[in-house]
Amino acid sequence: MSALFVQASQNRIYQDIVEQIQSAIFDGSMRPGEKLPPERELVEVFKTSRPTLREALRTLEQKGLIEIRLGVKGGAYVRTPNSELMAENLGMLIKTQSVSLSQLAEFREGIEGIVAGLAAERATSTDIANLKKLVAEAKQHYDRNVEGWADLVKVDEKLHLEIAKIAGNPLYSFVLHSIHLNIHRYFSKYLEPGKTQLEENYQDLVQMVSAIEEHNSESATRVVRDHVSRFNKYMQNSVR
Amino acid sequence: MSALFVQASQNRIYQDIVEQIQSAIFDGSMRPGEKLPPERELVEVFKTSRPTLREALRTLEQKGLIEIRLGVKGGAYVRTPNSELMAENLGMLIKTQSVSLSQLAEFREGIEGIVAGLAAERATSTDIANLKKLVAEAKQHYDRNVEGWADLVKVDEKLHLEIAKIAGNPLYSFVLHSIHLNIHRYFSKYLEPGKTQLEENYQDLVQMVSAIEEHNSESATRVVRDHVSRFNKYMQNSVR
DNA sequence: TGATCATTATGGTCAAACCATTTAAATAAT
DNA sequence: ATTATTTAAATGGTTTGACCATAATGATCA
Repeated sequence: MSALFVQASQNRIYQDIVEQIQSAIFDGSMRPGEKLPPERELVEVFKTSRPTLREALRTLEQKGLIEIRLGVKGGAYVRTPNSELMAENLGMLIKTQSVSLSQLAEFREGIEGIVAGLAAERATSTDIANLKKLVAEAKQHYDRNVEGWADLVKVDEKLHLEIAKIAGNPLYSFVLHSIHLNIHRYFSKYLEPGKTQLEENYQDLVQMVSAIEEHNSESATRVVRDHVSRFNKYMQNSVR
Repeated sequence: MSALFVQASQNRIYQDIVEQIQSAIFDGSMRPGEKLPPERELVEVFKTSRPTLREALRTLEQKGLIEIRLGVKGGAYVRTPNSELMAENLGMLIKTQSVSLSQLAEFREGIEGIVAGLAAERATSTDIANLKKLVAEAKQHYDRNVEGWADLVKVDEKLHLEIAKIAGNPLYSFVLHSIHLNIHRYFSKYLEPGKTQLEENYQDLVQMVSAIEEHNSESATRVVRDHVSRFNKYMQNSVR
């Protein structure tokens, strides 16, 4: 472990430390779940002071590369990358008004369309069985009428993420998850729907899965885009 | 200014500080270009110590919200959001092998397709004039044969980003820029092309712009996807 | 046996000093 | 006067060493 790092050099020390630890993570010397040595030891390895070392750790934490836990057995643990950072990033673009909500919605429409197209090309019979299970779940909530709305929306989201998984490109999953997190931050899932929305939504799901089952890529894209588009319009009409 | 913030409270002080400054930026109290007070003053405002305050500043810096400059006239300046963070984020997904390069390429193909479709719907005559200017530029490099390859690639990229701008959704511009930054980190722009590549590439650009000029969304999507796909294949064959 | 308490490893915070960089002002040289 | 050089001042960068807070573990007690 100690041999992995060398004494910090040059101008901004904390940056040098960030880069060294980062490299160790990128090249696989440090793997997710592993713990870095305690601060007081790292200070000796890098020949620096605790405040400076801590600036480096804070930076790595914010980059999503490590997670710092308290108490005995605490310390800096290497993390598995996830969509959290991307979601935060997206959130900041919205909060700084660099991107509007309707632009986020439009983006989602495009992404979901592509994803559905890929899923239609790549779905295995197992994948389709899983999707049908979700549709069956959705039907149960749909049959409960308006009371089932919130649950229906949840299954709807699960379905979208499952489709992204079938598409087989984790980048789409990351991006889609980030989008959903941000959209839900602004639109409540518990809006009162009309009977029409319920019906439309459920039918959309059925059609989506059919198109994927038929491996009809273009149809899947179209159906999903329309579905997302309708959902977006409904949400934007109920903007708080 | 001082009245904007209140004394830091609760558990992790640095986080409280991050949130307060972040909120000030999000709600517009602090705008891009503005300077935060010097560290020694902030320490008094937040009733904390310099090391703790600096952990907060480092976090904000990594979030891309502030930029810290040295010397007199130095300090923490509020930044304008850009695609840098997203690009870094993407880069980390690649470096941690959460996403492969070919998956990034596939993602690009999808995004560029959508973007071209939107651009075809929304391009004004001014937009089209700008695109044609770029195509003319490309032609000059194309006419220089193999010597013009590197420049042709540069114009190609400019064209793609211009199309994203025409699409009118900054999210696509951010994402596309991030993708390009990362792809170029791995594939040199200065690979030796064959006469065929030059020809195909130039013809692609011409067709892209034609489809957009005709406001033919579907055709624009198809042409651009094929173009990007061909480019990806060429790059991947020359992977270092 | 189970609850309570003390111990200990580890991160979190603080205080005060000094170093490094950059700009701007003052001064000297032409 | 103009230009080059030096000096001063403002600000971030770093260090040292101490003490506080949290949480897991084992010891103690009811």
